[in-house]
Amino acid sequence: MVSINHVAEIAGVSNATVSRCINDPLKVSKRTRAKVQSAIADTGYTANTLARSFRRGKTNMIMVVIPSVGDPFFTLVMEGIRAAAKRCGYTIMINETQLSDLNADEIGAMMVSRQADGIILLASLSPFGNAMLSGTSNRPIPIVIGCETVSSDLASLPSVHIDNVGAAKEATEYLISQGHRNVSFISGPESSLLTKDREYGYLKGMLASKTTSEYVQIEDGGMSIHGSAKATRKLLSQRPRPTAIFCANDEMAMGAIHEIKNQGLSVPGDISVIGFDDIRYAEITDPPLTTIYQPAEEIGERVFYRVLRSIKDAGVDDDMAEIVPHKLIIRKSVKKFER
Amino acid sequence: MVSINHVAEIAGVSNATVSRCINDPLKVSKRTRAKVQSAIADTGYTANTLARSFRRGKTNMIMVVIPSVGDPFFTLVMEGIRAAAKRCGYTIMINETQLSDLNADEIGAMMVSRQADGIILLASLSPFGNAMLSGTSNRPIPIVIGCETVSSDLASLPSVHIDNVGAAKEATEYLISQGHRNVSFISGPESSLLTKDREYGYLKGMLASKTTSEYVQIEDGGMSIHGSAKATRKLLSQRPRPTAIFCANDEMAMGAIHEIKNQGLSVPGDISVIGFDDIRYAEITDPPLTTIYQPAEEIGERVFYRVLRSIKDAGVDDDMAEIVPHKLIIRKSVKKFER
DNA sequence: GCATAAAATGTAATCGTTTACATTTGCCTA
DNA sequence: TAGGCAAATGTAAACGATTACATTTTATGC
Repeated sequence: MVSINHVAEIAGVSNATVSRCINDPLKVSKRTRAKVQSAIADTGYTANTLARSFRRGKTNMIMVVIPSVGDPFFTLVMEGIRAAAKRCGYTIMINETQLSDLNADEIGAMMVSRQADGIILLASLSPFGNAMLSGTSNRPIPIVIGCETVSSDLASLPSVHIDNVGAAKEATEYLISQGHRNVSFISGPESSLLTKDREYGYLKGMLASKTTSEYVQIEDGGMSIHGSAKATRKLLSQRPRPTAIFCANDEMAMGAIHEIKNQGLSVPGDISVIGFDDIRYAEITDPPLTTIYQPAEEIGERVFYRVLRSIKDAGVDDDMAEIVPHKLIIRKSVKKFER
Repeated sequence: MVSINHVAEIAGVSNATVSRCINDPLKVSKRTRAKVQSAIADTGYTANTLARSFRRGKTNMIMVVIPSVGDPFFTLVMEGIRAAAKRCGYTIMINETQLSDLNADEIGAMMVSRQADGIILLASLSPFGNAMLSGTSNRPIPIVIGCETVSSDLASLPSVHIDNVGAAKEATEYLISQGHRNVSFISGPESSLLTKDREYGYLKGMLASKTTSEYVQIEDGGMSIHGSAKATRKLLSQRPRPTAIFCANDEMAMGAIHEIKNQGLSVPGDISVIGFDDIRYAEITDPPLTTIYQPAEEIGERVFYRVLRSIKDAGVDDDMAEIVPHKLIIRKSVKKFER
């Protein structure tokens, strides 16, 4: 492999000059610059990124921890991160993490080993992992949380997300405003704080009045289509049957709609469904899905710049949550309930 | 940051011994090993991956180039790659690439800069990019192509994929066997060779008999839901109208179904639809989608091991295509056509 | 043409590991 | 106990870039 010394030799200059030529061209005279450039062209030299990163102590990489690469919502957030990262000359590394402690360890290792200059967590962490990240002292590189909230009893990390509780409450209230009283909720796994927040919002909405508070029903849909279908089956077998189902994300709403139809019922004729996230499939489900929109790309962008700021200016003690607005998108999967 | 020398000093040994303790513990006596290990524990030392990779000349990272992080099919392939990579102690880096030449350059830079030990391309490359990769001489790290084929006029790279032409022909023949004559095809962008192969398979199927060959109709759906909806609108306005639409991937099939229903027609009552890939949404579309199944995770796994083999044994001149089996999955989106 | 400052270039140390080679230690046997 | 061999450890040189500092060259003004 051709190194900088090689180039230097051919150009008849020192390696320092070649280095300057690459990183700060104005510091070298026009004449030598030309020589060096032609030597680079001749040899086909490219800087060894490894050596450079090692020496500089930074990689210009950001690691993004994501619960599932296939999730259409997180994918959109990623898109925002990617775009911003590209503008700033950063590369992103994706680390898919199924929320286990083992992986929290991995993240810790990554942090310490400095393979990335910063970390974006789109995943929730188990309490253990969370604890690990909480101390500032052993947190050598900046971490920002996107979409998720962090449990408040632990030292908080900077984050960017919508008001999940408020949004879920809003969705629930919308169903109630449409005359629904029997509203069920399909949640995600225990480990996902994000889902818990939405569940809490649902509860807040339901418990506000006596009429609705008696029908609080929650099933775990495991954040997957199949899990949600199963949860829906269970809900539909209850008496009194729900007239509306609120799902903690759109993909589960898709599973719910599928199952409801499977049972020979109609959406929204018999059962109304509302989702969360507004993924790209939401507008082509049948019926099109009423859901909560999150500015996914904007979240991604903001979260990236947040990390970047911490990288550039390590001193900034910035652990505030940044709340971005959400919006209820009304499509066709919810119908006024009249008895 | 605590370095290996630090640890060495505390343990009262040389840094070489510490290094051996980490990388080849059997080479060091039990007694010193204990000393070193406690020193590591005390200091909280973790090896600087950057320095290590630099010195070793390898990163234990594989870069995966993917056309779109959000694509449910490629996501599954990724899953296979990830699982295999994890087993072998490799980390994967995802690089989303929109098939532009600019990005081909980036890939080249990555190759040369050795940030990754190998590259998996799940994307097609423009002819330019392809040319760049074709010479063995300037290909310092192994590259394997997954899912895609490579244009045959250029030096071929090793690859793992299904028989796209054959599978598409099979899908077309299935439609014809169900009595359809007016079968249209919604393809992807010009740049995607994969799509072109499927288009070719469609043509092969259609041109086989005079009855069908007169109704060859292709629209570009841009591999997106919206693009496909638009293409479908155009196809439906043609006379004679197609009785079946074959889409180059499932997501476009979802868009097609949505548009067909939008026009007040039914699937498969009025128009049959067939997809490609068998993504996880295929079984919950309404009606469930008949499609071609690809063993996505297996492709991912195989493609990874292929790269790994090339990394371990650079000499192996292995540029064969590895063909994995596909399967037509019959669900409910195709109906016998009777006139 | 000379003094001086500014610009350009070179020299060499450095980042943290790994590893070939040299040295020491420990052990066994004659 | 000396000799010899293997095992354990140490020494120091890499890897390829960057950069503080030293040195040389060039430009400027008189």
